[in-house]
Amino acid sequence: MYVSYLLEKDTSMYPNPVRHPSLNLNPQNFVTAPPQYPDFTGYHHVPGITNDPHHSQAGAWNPAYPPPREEWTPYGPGTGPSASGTGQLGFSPPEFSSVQASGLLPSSINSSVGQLSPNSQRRNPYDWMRRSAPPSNSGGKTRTKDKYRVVYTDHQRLELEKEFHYSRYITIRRKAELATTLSLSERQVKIWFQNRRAKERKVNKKKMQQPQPASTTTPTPPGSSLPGNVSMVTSSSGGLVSPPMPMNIKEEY
DNA sequence: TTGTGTTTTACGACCTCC
DNA sequence: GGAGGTCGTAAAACACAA
Repeated sequence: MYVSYLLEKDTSMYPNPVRHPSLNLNPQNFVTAPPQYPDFTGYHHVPGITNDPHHSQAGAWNPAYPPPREEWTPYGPGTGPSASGTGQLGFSPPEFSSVQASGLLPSSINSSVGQLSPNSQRRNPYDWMRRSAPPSNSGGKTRTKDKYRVVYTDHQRLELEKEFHYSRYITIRRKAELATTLSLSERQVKIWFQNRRAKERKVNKKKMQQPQPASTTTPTPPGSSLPGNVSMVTSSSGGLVSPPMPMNIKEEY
């Protein structure tokens, strides 16, 4: 989950310990019953990826990974992307409550809806978390079908965001795994990542156009050159620039 | 309630790489 | 030629103001 981006816009993502009753009641929202990541302290993945070298360090932030992006800072110092722990909110009210109780969520998230930050007055960026799930899962309906597009479920977006947070470019293997886990087609996963990168470019472009406070730059971590992190460009410098060419990540590692 | 602006899926065109 | 990248765009979904 691109938690930071979401969180930086609002702090009331999960205003209530119990989510909207209409949410996630659809069986599709419980696709393969994702683990609740009990040991979550950093980025987590959906199951079935442990054979992926760079996915093997559950719980701890692998130093080989790029350091937490600046957008992660809302989650508190030193925890890195642990904020994405919010990403592994339970998908049922009890689980969600337990997550909150465990302190994985920043207090701001636990705050009530009424405590919106000034810049979030217009829209709660986590509204999507409360959106009603589509009647049936994305069966890949397109504009040529009866419905123009589907709205992904909380779970689907959560996992996609988490994966995106890990790497801007998804591998073939991960794409297949995610597609299976989230009951999406690989095409949908691919397009989601494309759109997500476009969104990030757009956001960063916007950031660059705005006057920036001094000394917010963060050097690109060495980890960004890892094989698994090809083109892992951070936006920490406010200049997430898309690679001149799409990285060649067709191969799996 | 309606109009408007933003975000989210999805696609096509075009490009590069293997 | 196929796969996957960016870019631009369409249109649904959504939030908010008037």
